[in-house]
Amino acid sequence: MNVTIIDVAKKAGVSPSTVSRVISGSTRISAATTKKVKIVMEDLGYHPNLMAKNLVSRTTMTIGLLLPRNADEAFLDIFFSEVTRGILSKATRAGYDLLLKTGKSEQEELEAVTRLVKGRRVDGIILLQSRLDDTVIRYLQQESFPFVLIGRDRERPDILTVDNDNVQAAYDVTRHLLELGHRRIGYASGPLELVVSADRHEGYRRALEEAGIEPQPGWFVSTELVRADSTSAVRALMDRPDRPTALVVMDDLLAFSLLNSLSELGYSVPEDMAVFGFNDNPMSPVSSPPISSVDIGVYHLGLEAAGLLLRSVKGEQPEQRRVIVPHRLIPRESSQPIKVT
Amino acid sequence: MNVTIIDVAKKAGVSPSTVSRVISGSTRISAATTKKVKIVMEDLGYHPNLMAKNLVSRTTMTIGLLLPRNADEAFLDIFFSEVTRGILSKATRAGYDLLLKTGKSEQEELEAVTRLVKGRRVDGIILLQSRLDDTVIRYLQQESFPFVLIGRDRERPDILTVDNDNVQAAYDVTRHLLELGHRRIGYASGPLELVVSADRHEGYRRALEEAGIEPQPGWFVSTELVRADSTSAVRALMDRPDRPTALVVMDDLLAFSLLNSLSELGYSVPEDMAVFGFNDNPMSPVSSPPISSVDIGVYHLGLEAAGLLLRSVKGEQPEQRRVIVPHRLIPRESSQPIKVT
DNA sequence: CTGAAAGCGCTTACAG
DNA sequence: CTGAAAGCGCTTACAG
Repeated sequence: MNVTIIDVAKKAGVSPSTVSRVISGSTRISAATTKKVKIVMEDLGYHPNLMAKNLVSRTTMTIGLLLPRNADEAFLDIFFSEVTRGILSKATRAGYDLLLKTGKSEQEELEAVTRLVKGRRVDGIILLQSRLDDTVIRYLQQESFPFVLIGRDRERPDILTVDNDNVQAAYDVTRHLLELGHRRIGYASGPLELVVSADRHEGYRRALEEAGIEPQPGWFVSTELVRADSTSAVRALMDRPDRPTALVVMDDLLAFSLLNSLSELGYSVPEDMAVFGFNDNPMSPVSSPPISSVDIGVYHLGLEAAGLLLRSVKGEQPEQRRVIVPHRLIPRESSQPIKVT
Repeated sequence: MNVTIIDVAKKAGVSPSTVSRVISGSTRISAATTKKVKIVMEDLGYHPNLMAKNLVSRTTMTIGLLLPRNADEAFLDIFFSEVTRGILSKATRAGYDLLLKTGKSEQEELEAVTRLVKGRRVDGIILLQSRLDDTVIRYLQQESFPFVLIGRDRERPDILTVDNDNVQAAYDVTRHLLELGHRRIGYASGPLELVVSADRHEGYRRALEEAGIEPQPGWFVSTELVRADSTSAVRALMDRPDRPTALVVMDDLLAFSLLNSLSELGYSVPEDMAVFGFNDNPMSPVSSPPISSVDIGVYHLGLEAAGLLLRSVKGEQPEQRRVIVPHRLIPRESSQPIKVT
């Protein structure tokens, strides 16, 4: 059997309550007693049973991270590793553990979260995406369970979130391409149900319109089409008489697909098509050509999210409910001034 | 207050024991009672408190993964993401959760593991490295706590491990370079205290000696030197009259450093130096030149480790205590036949 | 097939 | 400053 608080109490000649108080560092315990108990704990190699502790104190010193993917797909995208790294870093420093959960559908996610909440397995939860009318978020809100969303929820501006200013970032990228002389600028989108896709599209649209350019529907490429058949999608785009000379691409991984297809069809980047991606994948600087991208500070998104959550868990009122992590444009060879043709 | 097993029992007109049995799917419960209780659970939105359950059943349905890094450095190397992906995939399918722990020194690791074990926070632990006379492993063994090591422990062949045949893999790589006509083949090592470094060096040495070549100490580059000043290390290597024409490099990340320094010093790969790495980093195929590497199946290492651990946790005797994950050489442009000079 | 009772290992008012 | 007692929400022999 493992050594319990009772064993320590007996050997130290005090009550279990006293031992408990020594462990929790409670005041109002004499220095002599504290010392005596600590020696006995050391002697016996005592470590508290955290399950028992959690049960009665209703706190776990653990935060849960919900990965909105199938278990074998989580961490395929470096976004997940980087955000986990940020969360882990902050949580560890604060003495919290990290529990990983996955869910490949809204239903699965809701189930996972319900088990975490009702099972009292964690003190708070970090979410990595929000859908329109997200049932997971609704559930957490209704249970008043501490959580932070990395991203933005359009319908509930009051929840705790950490996000980039994605509208501004896409605006900046589009402006950058405009300044390079491009006029026909296309947009390659991520999944349409995600707010981040809508936000970046919005920034793109705004920059073009400010420049007096009407974004053409034919300049829009969806990730679904690319995933199904990247080459066909690219061919359809390039066969247009008004084909774009530059593309704003929502994710570098998507940009890699597009580059492959462009090259397959005999086009070269940046000569025939300038490309500017997002999320600054580690492969972007070493790809040929190196891909221009936006560093969105994924590690910092995780760090800030964990910080915000921990404050919320401790019942502190955070000074701001929406944290914005700054972005940074990194132009590389894939986005060059337009050729004079 | 949350709804407990007692609330369910009252409303269903049975005892808490019976509700407990229904939850655990115990036999010897009448179909009628089972149905009645299940309806009430649904009605009340009952979910068991896992802390209470864990406390009495002494099982957590959670496995711990110990990342031998500082929290903010874990997941910087894709090896960690990939192995986590494998573990998560297997664990999730088996209904287990994953708890992440970090430790930047042996002392920290031991502390983290002690807390997990004594605190009864997890049912088993996965380790990602072993040192000589590893105190963490010794502790787990002495506590008879279920654990699996990804890697190999020279002193304790009896523990559960999942590993590549690293001696063979390095042997294969060296043979490959020999067949390309190289005779003076160097070796760039990882941290010397790791078994994997020693194993790969052993395979390299063996292949050379079989070919009647004496590996020169001057052909050996250590990761510590490279990390301190990659360019000096490479210059020292290249200034030798008997400088190597090919390098076996223990990790693609190390290979990237070496490539940079070689290029800085005006040498080109593979013309002046063939390079063959390990671990098949996602950047290796897209780097210029694409780097030859060994795919060691990191995802499968994680998958197998979790599988082995889960069997051990359930008290099953695994048919084999050492699982070997196969490796695969992927020659790319960085390793070409030797130039006839 | 089902229930009463004891117990898992802690914490926390309450009382002194 | 310290202790006795109750309780956190479950499970599991034991008995019938």
